[in-house]
Amino acid sequence: MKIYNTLTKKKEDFIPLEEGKVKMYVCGPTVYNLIHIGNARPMIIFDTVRRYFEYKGYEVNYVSNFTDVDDKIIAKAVEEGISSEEVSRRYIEECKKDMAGMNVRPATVHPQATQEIDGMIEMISTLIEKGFAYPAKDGTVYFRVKMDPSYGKLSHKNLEDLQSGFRSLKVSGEDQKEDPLDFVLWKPKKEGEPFWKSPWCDGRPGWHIECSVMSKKYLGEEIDIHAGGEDLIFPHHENEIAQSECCNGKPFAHYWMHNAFLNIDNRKMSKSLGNFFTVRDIGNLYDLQVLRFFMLNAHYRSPLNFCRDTEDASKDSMEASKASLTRLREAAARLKDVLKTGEEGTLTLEEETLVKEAEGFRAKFEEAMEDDFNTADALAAVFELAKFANTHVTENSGTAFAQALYHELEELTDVLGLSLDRKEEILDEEIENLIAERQAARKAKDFARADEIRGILLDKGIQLKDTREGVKWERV
RNA sequence: GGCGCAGUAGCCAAGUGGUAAGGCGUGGGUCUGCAACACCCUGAUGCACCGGUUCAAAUCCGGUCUGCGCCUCCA
Repeated sequence: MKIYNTLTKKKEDFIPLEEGKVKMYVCGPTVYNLIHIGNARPMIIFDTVRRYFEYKGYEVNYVSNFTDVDDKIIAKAVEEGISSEEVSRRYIEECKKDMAGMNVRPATVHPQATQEIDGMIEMISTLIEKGFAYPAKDGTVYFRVKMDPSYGKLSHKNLEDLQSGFRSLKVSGEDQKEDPLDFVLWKPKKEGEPFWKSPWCDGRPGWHIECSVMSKKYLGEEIDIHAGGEDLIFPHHENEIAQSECCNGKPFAHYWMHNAFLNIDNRKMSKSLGNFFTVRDIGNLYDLQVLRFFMLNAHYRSPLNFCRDTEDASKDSMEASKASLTRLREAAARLKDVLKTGEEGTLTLEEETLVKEAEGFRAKFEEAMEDDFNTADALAAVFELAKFANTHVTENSGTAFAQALYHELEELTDVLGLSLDRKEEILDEEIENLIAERQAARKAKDFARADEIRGILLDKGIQLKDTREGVKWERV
C-alpha cells in the first residue's frame, strides 16, 4: 500500500510500527459552529482510509479530537451570553449528527482539549526543562523554535524563508518573544475567559500543544499516520512535530497525510462571498450519503470543485452525485430482487465464469486504493461492476449468481462508506390498494385511470416502476 | 514579496513518457400502453496558452495567463 507522505513529498510503502495495527490521528474541528462542507472533506476521506485499512485486516486505533477551547468559542459564548462549555457541548453534539449522516464512523476516541489540560502542563514543563521552551514575564510560555534543528521539515520551509516572510508583515508587539518565530504553548487568561491553573499563570493552552498531548496519550509517542487539511501543515503540524519530537526524543508520526481544499464554483468558500455551506444545509436537501459520494469521486489531494446551480441541474454537484449514487443503488436493488425471486441452486458453468470475471473489478478497486487511496479510480471500478451486474443478471438468473455479485458490490461500497440499502418500508394499506387498482386498470387498458393513480402516488412520494417482474416502487 | 499546488469534453473528475478511466448531462436506439429503470450507440485528433527536449509529451523542461493554499491558531 502506498501513501503520499507530506514529509518526504513522495508516495511511500506503508509499513506499520506494529504488524497488523495502525495508529492514526486526525485533527478534528474547533466546535464553535455547525461544521461546513470543507470540514466534511477530511472527515470523509480519513474515515475511508480507516475503512480500507480495516478491510485489509488491520486493527485501527483512530483518534480524532474536538478543539473545545479557542477564541472563536469564547466569542460565540459571549455573543450568546452562555458559557464556552455550553457552546462546545452543543456543537460537538451537532457535529456527531452530521458525521452519522455522512456515515463517518465515530473515532476509537474523541478526546477534548479541555479534558487533557494536565497532560499539556506536563509536556510544557518537560519542554521547559529540556530548554525547548521558556516562560515570559506575563506567564506566557513560548516554544524556542531555533532550538529545534529540524524545524520546517514538514512544510519544507527554512527559517530564512519564514523570517523574510515575516519581515514584509507587521511585526506585532510581541517583544517578549526571544524570536518572532517562537509560538505559544500556554497563554494567560483574559477577563471572563475560561482558565486553568498552571505553574506559569492562570490561563489556557495554545492550539498546537493539544494535539501533541492527545496523540501521545491515546496512541503513544510514535504513531503511524497523522492527518488533516492541507492548511494545517504550517504552522499547526510543523509545531506539533517540534513539540512532540523535542519532548519525547523520538519521531512523532511516520506518515503525514493532507487533503486538499474544497472550492465552491472555483472560488474559495467564505462567508463574505456568500458561497458558504454547512453540512446541515446540504443535509436538509439531500441524503448526506450523496455528499460523501461527491467527496470520494475526486482524489483527496486534488482541489475539489463544488458547484451549486439551482438553475441548471446538470451543472450542480449534488444533483449529479445524487444521480450517480442512485445508479449504484438501483443496481443493488435489482440484485436484491433476484435474491428474493430467483431460482435457488448452485452457479451454472457460465455464471461461474462471469463471477470470475467480476472479481477483476475488485482487483481494480484494490489497486486504486493501494495507490494512495485513489477513491475516484476505485469508484470507477464499482461502476463497472454495477454495469456488469445490470447486464448479466436477469430475471432468469439464479440466486447464487445474484448473491455473488451483490456481495462484491456491497463489500466494495462498504469500504467507501456508501450505503446501498434503502430503508425497507411498509406501505399503507391505502397505497397498496391504489397500486392494486392501477394494475386492474392497466389490465383493462384503462390507461387514463392508471396514469392518474400513478400521479396520485407520486404526489405522496411513491414512484412506481413497471418491470417484467411486476410493479416496484420507491420513495423519492 | 517568499514557498507551494492546480488548469483534462456542456459539468464533475481519474490518468505523471507509449497513443485520453468513471460519473452526470445531451442526442439516437432497444425494452415499455406510456413513464421510470436497464442496456446499446453518441462525445475532447486533443488535455489553459506559447516554445523546447524525445522515436514518442496531458505527462519532462522554460515562459505566459488564470484560480487556490501557506507565510497571523482557517479542514
